[in-house]
Amino acid sequence: MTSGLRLFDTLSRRKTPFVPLDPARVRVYVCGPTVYQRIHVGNARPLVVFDVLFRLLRRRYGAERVVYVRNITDVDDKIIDQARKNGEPIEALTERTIRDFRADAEALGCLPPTHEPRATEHIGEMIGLIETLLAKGHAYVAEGHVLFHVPSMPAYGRLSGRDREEQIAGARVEVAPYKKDPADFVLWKPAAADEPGWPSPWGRGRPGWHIECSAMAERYLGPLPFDVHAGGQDLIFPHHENEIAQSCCARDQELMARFWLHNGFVQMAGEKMAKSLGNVVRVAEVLERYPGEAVRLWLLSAHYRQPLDCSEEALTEARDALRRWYRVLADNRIATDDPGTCEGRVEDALCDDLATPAAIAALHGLATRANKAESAGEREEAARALKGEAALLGLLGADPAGWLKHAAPAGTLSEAEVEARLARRREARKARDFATADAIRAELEAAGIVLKDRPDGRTDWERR
RNA sequence: GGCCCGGUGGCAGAGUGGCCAUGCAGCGGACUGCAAAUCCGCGUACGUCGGUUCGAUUCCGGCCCGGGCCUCCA
Repeated sequence: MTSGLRLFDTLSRRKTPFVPLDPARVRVYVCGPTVYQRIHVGNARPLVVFDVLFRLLRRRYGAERVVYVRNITDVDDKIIDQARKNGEPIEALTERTIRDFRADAEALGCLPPTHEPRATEHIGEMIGLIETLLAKGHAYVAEGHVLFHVPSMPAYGRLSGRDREEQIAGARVEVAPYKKDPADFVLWKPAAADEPGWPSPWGRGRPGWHIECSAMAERYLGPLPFDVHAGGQDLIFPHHENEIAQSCCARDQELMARFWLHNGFVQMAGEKMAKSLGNVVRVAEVLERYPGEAVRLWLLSAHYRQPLDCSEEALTEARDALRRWYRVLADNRIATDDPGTCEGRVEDALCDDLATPAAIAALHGLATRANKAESAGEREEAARALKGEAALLGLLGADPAGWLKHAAPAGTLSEAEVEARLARRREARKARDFATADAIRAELEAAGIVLKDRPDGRTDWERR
């Protein structure tokens, strides 16, 4: 019933059927955060999108057969700078940021990855990889640095689709004098006395950013190549290009990963969200105003390779769509722990390069089917399918009634206060005193409570 | 300057060589004491100019516009 999975590979620039190298061990690596500040909604996109990929692969190959690695970069210049600025120890900054990151990821409904390695715990593997590159003539030592020599790899530039001349012509950063070639990049750099550092054959120092991922990916997913390597589009160059250079040259492999997946940017009013533009919005800020599940749905509302605009309208629409779906579950008394049923609609959609908009359309179709069904049996069947299908997207896992009557914001009516007013209104309606009944309804509406009179005389309510 | 993506109805956002996305908003109707929710119906959408074709929003080319990357960046 379900079709084969096809994914767009950045390297070949084509949608290609996905066949795992080893179906018993499907291997995925996603570049995780550099932990110097809380993540913004742009950072959240790969988190959620590739969580859906993780769920899809688990569904297709078995939960225990998918290895999903998402690293944590906890040594980096930006971390050193931020800790200095805050006047706090580096470890305090990184530990706190990691805690915040995990809280954000959980709020967005992301499953924990199989492995979440920290760069500082894999310095040994990085040094080993650098030694191999030196021994094979792909790297050299200069003034305490170890540099990867880009001309030693003829295939360099394939992923990003640029040749050497372009790179040189486009270079906008001053070239360090010790570089043999302007494109050469750092594998290891010396550390000042007040900076974090580790002993190495080249003196006390710390790793370059790119070598971290090469080392951790191989440590958990080796031998090369593994199945999928993913991240944001801005990582294509130089980060992923350099990872490929390091890993492939060290292991004499043509490929580091069979599939390279890259998500598009989150935009603010049509522009990239970036600190330099001053338009970043942290996930934590959005979570103060919208349920995490609504943020997740919004992040999946456009195809992952397209740009996605962040706006109140878009987030509100996502929240309202969830309301519609949760109403269907609540109306049909679908229990929170009911796994629901699976018709394969969402899976079919996702198999076409993670077509989440089509998957969401399928969920709307199931909601409509439930709402318009003639018999209670048909209604419940569609509602249970909605629940089961949504699970593959990591949605609709909450208690429906609780979601619709979510925690009362400060200063508004408690659930008991709402029920008390509903009891008075019921008496008024029974006495056909509609003026009183409507006054109570207006009072509740002003407090954000919307009523729904049912044919059987009872009244449902939701909090807006 | 080089390279890469896009331009779809009021908005968001899929997709397809000829027929349907989907959601929100809007309009009309059903239901309701009135609402809300829900359902039914409605709206001559594919940047522009050429080409290929029986037929193009969909393929090809030019142009215009927008966004991104070119060693901080999800």
